Amino acid sequence: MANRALSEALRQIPTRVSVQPSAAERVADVLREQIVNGALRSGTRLTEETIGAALGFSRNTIREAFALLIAERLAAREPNRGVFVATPTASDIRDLYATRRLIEPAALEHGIGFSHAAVARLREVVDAAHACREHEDTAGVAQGNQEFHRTVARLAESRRVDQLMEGVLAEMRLVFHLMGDDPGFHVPYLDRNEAIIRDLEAGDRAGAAAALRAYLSDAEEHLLGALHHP
Amino acid sequence: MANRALSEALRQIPTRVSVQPSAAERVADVLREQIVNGALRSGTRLTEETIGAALGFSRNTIREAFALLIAERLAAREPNRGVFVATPTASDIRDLYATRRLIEPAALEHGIGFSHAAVARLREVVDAAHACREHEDTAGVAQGNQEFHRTVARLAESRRVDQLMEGVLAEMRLVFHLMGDDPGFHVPYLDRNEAIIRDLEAGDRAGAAAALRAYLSDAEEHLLGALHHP
DNA sequence: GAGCTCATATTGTTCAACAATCCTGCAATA
DNA sequence: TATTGCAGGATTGTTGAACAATATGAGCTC
Repeated sequence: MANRALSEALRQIPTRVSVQPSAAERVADVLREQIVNGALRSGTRLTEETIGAALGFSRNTIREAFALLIAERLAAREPNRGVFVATPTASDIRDLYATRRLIEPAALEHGIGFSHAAVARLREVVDAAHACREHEDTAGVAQGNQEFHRTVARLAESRRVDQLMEGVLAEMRLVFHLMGDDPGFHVPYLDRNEAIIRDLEAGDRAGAAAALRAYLSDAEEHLLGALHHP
Repeated sequence: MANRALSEALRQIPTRVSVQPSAAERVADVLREQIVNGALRSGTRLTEETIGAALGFSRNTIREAFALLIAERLAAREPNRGVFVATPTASDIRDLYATRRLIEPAALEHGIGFSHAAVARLREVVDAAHACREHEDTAGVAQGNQEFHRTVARLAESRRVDQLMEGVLAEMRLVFHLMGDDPGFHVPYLDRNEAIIRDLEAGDRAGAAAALRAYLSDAEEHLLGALHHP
């Protein structure tokens, strides 16, 4: 009986973690990176044969990898027609921002990971993005903005929320590619991040959360406007 | 050029929705239901051969279905050993509650779907659960509690948050099965739901959100205590 | 009881096959 | 010229066989 309890307790320790990704996971990793960095654009058709030949895996493995990307909304399967890199719609953009407006301000105001160190980390992230702006490095600014939001969400100290947020940020990359990677969607928001970090440094979590809600609504409106009037 | 814009606009309309689930999705649906309703218990090994023979699909299709369940955390793959129905650990329970504490109060306090009608719907859900308690229908109470929390999260009007919440609620089912489906984890929480709906009916969204945070922390502590001292 | 060997079960992945579906190009017709 | 119909080709969705690799369990010896 004692052996039973011990055996059961040990059973719950993830001693056999999947540290070695499966072939399908590896394929999905490669494709995800190509999608997120813009090499594979929205609407691009991913054929099992072509991808399988290029990456050196069988069709079954490719199908499994596709299923993973589809679950992450980075690709979409049209039955009998194929799998395509996802093309975010206005509805997607609205939902992405509804999601962000729920999560980010809540993490900022109530996240249990909030501390002076966390605020200092956010300050670093904002300062690094400022430096990229000085160097006219738009991609760096964009990356810094995403890191700011990722860091905010991580204040919740929830792996499940972190995973959702990674998916949201990946999809946001698709949205920005769709907008032609226009600096106008990244550079001006630095000042909004700066205002939020100032509130935090002044100890005003509620104010920061409210400012972030307003920021996200403005950003959404900006993107939707550009989608309708390109 | 006008044809091009029209073609592109039509392309964004999901005319080819995957209304017909694939074989793998169908298999995953069947297994998910069995896992959530407790027929397939935590730790149960799911062998490709056995499941494939039972449901009448090939091993490749079964593997795809497993991948979907694994992504939902309802199953876990141990390389070279097989796939098992997930067994939530204390760490999982903590993360589930961290996730819920972030999402549910935020949806309650800031969700754009909040309205008199929404409050009335929550009242219905609570009343239905009360009726189940009168009939000593523990499963009905448990289901009513979950419906309460699902309805709360839906106030965010975010498909991505809804999906996360469905996953969380499914995992919570696993947790409750692990606890022997003890009524003590369901029935007493009805009164907590009642208190929250009272705050909402009185127009006190912030108070309801704070009460929900406290409720979730208490529930977490209750479950963790039972896990360590069964 | 501990350690070793061998057989078996199962997994991870590939490949071939076939039915079904969709798309494209070409010919015929109005 | 524009439209329609059809055939062929490309691709998908799924199955089943095959093989290498890995883990587990049983049996045997010390």
